Amino acid sequence: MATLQLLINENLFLRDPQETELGRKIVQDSIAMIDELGFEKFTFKKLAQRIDSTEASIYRYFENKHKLLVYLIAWYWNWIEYRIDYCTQNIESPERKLEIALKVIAEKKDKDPTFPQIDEEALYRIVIAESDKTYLTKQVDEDNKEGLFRGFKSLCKRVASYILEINPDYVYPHSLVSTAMQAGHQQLFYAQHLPSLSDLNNSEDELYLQNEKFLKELVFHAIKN
Amino acid sequence: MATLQLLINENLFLRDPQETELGRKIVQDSIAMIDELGFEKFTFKKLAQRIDSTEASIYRYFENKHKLLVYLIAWYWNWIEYRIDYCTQNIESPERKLEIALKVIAEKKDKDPTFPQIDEEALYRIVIAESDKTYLTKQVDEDNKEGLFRGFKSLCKRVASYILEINPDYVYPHSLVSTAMQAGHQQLFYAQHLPSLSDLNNSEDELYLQNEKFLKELVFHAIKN
DNA sequence: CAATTATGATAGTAACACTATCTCGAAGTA
DNA sequence: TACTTCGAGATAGTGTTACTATCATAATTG
Repeated sequence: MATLQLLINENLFLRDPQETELGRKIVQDSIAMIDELGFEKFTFKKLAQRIDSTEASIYRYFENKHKLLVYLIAWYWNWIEYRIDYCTQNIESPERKLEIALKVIAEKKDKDPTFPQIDEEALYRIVIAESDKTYLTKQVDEDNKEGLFRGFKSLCKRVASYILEINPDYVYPHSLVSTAMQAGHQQLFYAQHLPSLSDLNNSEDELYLQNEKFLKELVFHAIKN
Repeated sequence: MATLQLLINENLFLRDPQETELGRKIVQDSIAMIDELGFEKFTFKKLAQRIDSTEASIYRYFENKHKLLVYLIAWYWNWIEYRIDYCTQNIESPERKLEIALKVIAEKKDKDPTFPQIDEEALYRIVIAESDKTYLTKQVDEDNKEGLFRGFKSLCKRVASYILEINPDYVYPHSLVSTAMQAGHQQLFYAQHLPSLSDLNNSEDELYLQNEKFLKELVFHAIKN
């Protein structure tokens, strides 16, 4: 199994955290800490204490904690796009490709040995609970100009292109895909915390399959003409 | 035109802001300020300066700024449910009721003279940009136990009941409704800030109609058997 | 060996999110 | 009329957050 590195937009960091020991520790332990504390209560000071370093050192890698969050979420979307790439290799049928994409998006996330330094399970929980905060800010337009959301946008574009292959007349391919991708996370959050907003029952094994089925039905019914 | 007051869950405030001059000013001006600054940069200190009062006085109404945000969002959902109530009066057909509900959710929001003290246009922008932050926190379970999200949940339940009237076999009525309601906001945000994630074109008049059409198609296709 | 660079150590600042206490004036009550 | 209560303003203080700046030192590179 080859060990790979995802290429992340350079505007997201000051010094590339994948290139040094300290950088990798920052990423690893910030995933664990944001997962535990939630993004609001997570601070660079606490992270520095945990990894036996200093605030100043962390600031040499990331401008602030917002950028660090955006970095983690960008990593996640790049990873998902890589997985969809990988799983749709040699497949022609756009229906099949769309199905696979939705499966990859919705399935239970386990550790991917291709990226040994990242805890994908914890990262997935962060994506579910925190990813909307990356763009729901007043600086969204500047952040977008810097290309910070490229990963999500590129994935959306790709899946939308499958839809247009299936039904070139469907008018809302991008809206449908962005809706489905967000719904996938939302429903998992609701199932756990606000169960009356969801019909997924919170039984660990069934949960992800149900979610996948919900998304597939939603998308395929929507584009049927 | 009667002037009404929506009844908001008492756990959301320490002193009822609808009952005093200062309380109403807090609500009114916080809507304007959160709209202008965004929730992160909004503080009680700035609000106090704006309304010529003090931080301490504001803290007598709201425990903290998070509760104030939840209060505003709760007000919004109560208002929407009231509007759906109002607009579905004497209508029997569940298809029609569902259509009306989706219309009310997606339509352009103008000042409602029934509630002269609230700027619904600004509040709608806040809902679009900030409402997810009310529950994407580590205290979501406690907040939920206190009933802080009752408005959204009750609305979701009601619209889901229309769906079950139309098609009792549809398995995901609550998931579908919560997805559609959030998608309605998301698409407007995307259309403005991340247009490649949406197919709604950002032309003021068309925007809301397109959004409504997207949601209607999504929902009605999903529940068709 | 010199120069660069990464990190650590330390200090400092403005803003934020509160909490506490005291005063004053208005309204309601005996 | 006197007495009490209560809403609001004024002021002060605390611990934390989100940085910024500077200096020392160890490791790496040329």
